[in-house]
Amino acid sequence: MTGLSEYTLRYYERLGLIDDVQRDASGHRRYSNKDVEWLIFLATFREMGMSIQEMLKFAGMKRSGLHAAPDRKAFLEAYRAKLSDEVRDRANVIELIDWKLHILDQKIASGSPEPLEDTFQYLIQWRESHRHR
Amino acid sequence: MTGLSEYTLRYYERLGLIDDVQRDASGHRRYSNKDVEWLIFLATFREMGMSIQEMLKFAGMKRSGLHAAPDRKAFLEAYRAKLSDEVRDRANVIELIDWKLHILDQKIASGSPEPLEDTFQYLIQWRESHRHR
DNA sequence: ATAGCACTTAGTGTGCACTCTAAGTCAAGG
DNA sequence: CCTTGACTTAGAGTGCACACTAAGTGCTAT
Repeated sequence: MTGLSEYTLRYYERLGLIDDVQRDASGHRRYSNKDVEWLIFLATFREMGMSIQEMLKFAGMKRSGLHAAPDRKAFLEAYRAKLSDEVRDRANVIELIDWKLHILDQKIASGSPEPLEDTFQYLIQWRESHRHR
Repeated sequence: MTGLSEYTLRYYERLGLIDDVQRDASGHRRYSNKDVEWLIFLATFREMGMSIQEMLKFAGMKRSGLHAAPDRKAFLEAYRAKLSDEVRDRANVIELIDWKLHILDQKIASGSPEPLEDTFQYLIQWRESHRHR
């Protein structure tokens, strides 16, 4: 349901990313809907490149209950902003790839491996104009 | 200029990601504009999560010259598609975060840590509707 | 009763991408 | 001449996030 392997589930539990997993009569883990919900969050964040350190912070806030809700909001908002940045970065790189594809087409058309434009200048300016962090 | 550390520059050279770096009289590397251009590509791809294995493939095609141009185009187009997918995934997760922020606001307003909605069902459906790969 | 299988634990191994160290070379400045 | 400092090399170390192993337990079916 979460996409996480059995190893990863136990690993996350060891690290403290998930608490109080119930056990059945023979000691096997029985994940509740709440557990699955939380694990889907973890898996989703992880797929988006969040480090385990970061997830531990969030897990800590969750553990602190409602009084940490403003912290949780701030955390989610910061992460939302990070994802927005990543969307923008990817859009910029797509732009770069389209330019590179255009250059490649030119090379194929001319049959010459030499670039017909000042690609260095273009690239430096692309970097400059999309500079951040 | 590339944002890569000295260690990483030499590491990439060892791996064969960059060839024929010129040396000055005392044996120190002197990177050409072409080198910098290529390294900016590598750094950009790396920042976008491309593995070194993948980059090596692309480096191999570059080495093969113009006759591999169609391969290079295909590679770039596939990578462009991957970035588009990532943009879409991030947009979906932003949607999820906004929902989570909404839930948090509800909890803060009600003063109760218990969710007022069936969050499990929402989450499962979110997963289902944005399923891929 | 025994085989088979899914689980349990603690601990170890793996792959990736750096990141650094040790030992050495070279050129410039005082 | 000697120090300083930026480079050179091959190789070792680091941190992350799992992925797996070994040894054992418990349930089920034959």
